[in-house]
Amino acid sequence: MSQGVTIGEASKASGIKAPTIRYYEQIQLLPSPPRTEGNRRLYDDRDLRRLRFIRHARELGFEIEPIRELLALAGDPNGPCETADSIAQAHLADIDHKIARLTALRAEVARMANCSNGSTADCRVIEALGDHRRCLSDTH
Amino acid sequence: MSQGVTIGEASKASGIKAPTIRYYEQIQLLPSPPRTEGNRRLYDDRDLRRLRFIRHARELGFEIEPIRELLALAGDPNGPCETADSIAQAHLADIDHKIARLTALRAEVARMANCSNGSTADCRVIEALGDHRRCLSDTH
DNA sequence: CTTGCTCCTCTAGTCACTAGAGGAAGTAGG
DNA sequence: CCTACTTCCTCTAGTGACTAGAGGAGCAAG
Repeated sequence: MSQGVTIGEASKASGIKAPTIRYYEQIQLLPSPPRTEGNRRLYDDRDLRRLRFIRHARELGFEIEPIRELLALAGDPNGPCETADSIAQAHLADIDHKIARLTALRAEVARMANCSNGSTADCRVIEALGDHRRCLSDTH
Repeated sequence: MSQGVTIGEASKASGIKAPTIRYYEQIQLLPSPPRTEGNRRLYDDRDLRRLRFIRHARELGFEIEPIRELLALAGDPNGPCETADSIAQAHLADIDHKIARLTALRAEVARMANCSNGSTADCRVIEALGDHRRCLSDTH
């Protein structure tokens, strides 16, 4: 069907902005596509699938390097599945760690906020930030 | 007591690395301290308190600009407290938003991970990333 | 005096883009 | 065919909050 679409159409189809697509090409996350006579990039279905894969992985919070590995794995249908799985597991552990940390922070910030004193002289926010000993938990 | 400590000691006392302290001076988050004859920075107690305030706020996830405002407020004991409180409230809302997003991501990544098929040809990780329609939730 | 540590300045690199300049190519209407 | 408008091209530089490294000077102990 399609011999290729422009970067604008690829952008719409993938939800990735054109400058970002060029950036992905620059860092070789995406192969350099062929060009038209007028030097415009032409993307085919395979490229579009790759872009959607990247976007989805980015939305899930994967960083570029893990995505690069996942793309390599996805391109090799006979390769082992454990590697992809361990990348996902590592990411999951990372997310859990972030959630735990944010939850602890939330408790502390919530505790110190909601201060309705008149002046900063006895404002709990200022006070709490100035004195680490008042922390519920040590974040280190 | 102390007429001033070196950057190394200030670093130990505050838990902020020396290059970061210099960086804070550069972006004017911290005033430029006086120097010794040999051109070394000398920090006094007030500076150390400021550094601890900054570190604590950074640990709680506050960005530099909010911290700058909080520092200005903390330096004015007769000023209103509502501003400090609203900065903290805004931060709290931000944390809540991040937690919610991460929790949604966690569910999706957890669902697609734990794949024990033999090859990537039918690996759930690869498959799930390639096909956005399999998402539980749309992250947009 | 020499060794080794801390400190100084300055530049550049990190990540994943984003913004902007300055120009060429393609498209639609008259 | 000419003009206007949009999309595209390349290239550079900026973001946040540092971090790393080069190359050199000061300082304390043995």
